[in-house]
Amino acid sequence: MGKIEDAIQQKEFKDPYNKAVVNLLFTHSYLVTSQNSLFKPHDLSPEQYNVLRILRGQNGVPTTVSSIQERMLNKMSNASRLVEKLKMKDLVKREECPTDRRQVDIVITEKGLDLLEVLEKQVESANREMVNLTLEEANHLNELLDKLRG
Amino acid sequence: MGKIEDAIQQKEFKDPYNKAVVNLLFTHSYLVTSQNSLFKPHDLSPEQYNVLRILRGQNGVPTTVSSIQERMLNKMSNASRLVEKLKMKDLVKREECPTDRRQVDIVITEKGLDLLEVLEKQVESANREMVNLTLEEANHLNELLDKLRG
DNA sequence: TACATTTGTATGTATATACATTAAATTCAT
DNA sequence: ATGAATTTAATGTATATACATACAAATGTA
Repeated sequence: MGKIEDAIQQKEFKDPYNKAVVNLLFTHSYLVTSQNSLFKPHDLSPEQYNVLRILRGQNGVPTTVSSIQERMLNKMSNASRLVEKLKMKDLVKREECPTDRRQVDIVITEKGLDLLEVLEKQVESANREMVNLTLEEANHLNELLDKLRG
Repeated sequence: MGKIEDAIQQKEFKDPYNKAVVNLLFTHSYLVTSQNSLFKPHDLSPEQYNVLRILRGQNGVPTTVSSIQERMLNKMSNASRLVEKLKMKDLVKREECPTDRRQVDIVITEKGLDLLEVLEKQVESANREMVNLTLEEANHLNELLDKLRG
């Protein structure tokens, strides 16, 4: 595969900026497709996995839906519905917040933590395999992406 | 904003590879959210825009659904349904292929070309604004992304 | 030619994104 | 203290992704 021009059969781009946007969209698809096959056997979507990781990061401290939303990779996703899906699988608990009855306290369950532990190892090693870069290059990529977003 | 650690409130990552994957997913969301607001007034999705661009690249030569699919940024998207949506808006024509009746010849219409012309200018300048990098950095980012995918 | 296999497209279903709207609880202002 | 404004979460709807399956047309083979 290699170059984006070959991958999507587009000869040229307006400028490196426009090429970078297309390249990012394409690379995203490459990564997500890979990740999906990993999550599939566990009946979890990448987005649900991400919510579980956010909750575990709380170390038992309950979190609200809006707080999850803020920390999600996709700011437009619907944390409320994702939490509902996770609850149906007993991976999270959802309780009314005692101090503010609008809010909902969400905590990851033991079952959720167990699943995360198994999955995380697989995800981490799959990510390393997917990213065909040296450590230095990966670091540089992170710098460029951080700068890109301003 | 800046660093991915601050953006999603995650203190550390397993390694630069895993950080890069998360960074890419997050940056993708940043770009797509921006693009969506551009396409919205024209009642077009980024994916539909992409299909129109692929068709225009054919310079009038009819294209099949599977050929579009191969060249899309997201290989898992459903070109058949996207074409149907575009056809309902008279942006593409769809005709039975004379040499192989399984295939469908798809061509962009005048209306589609006109819309593309207007939109493309906006997209190109929006992309340049979104990507807060120097030309050199953008080139380097493209190299890293190409290499990342192996 | 007859039949199995492959190919191209469409469709079915579940999940997620995008964005608007609703409804309840809380906060703010008068 | 009362009503307006804001906040939090849930819901509604359209579009897209992900993947399985169906079906017709074409191809390969006995």
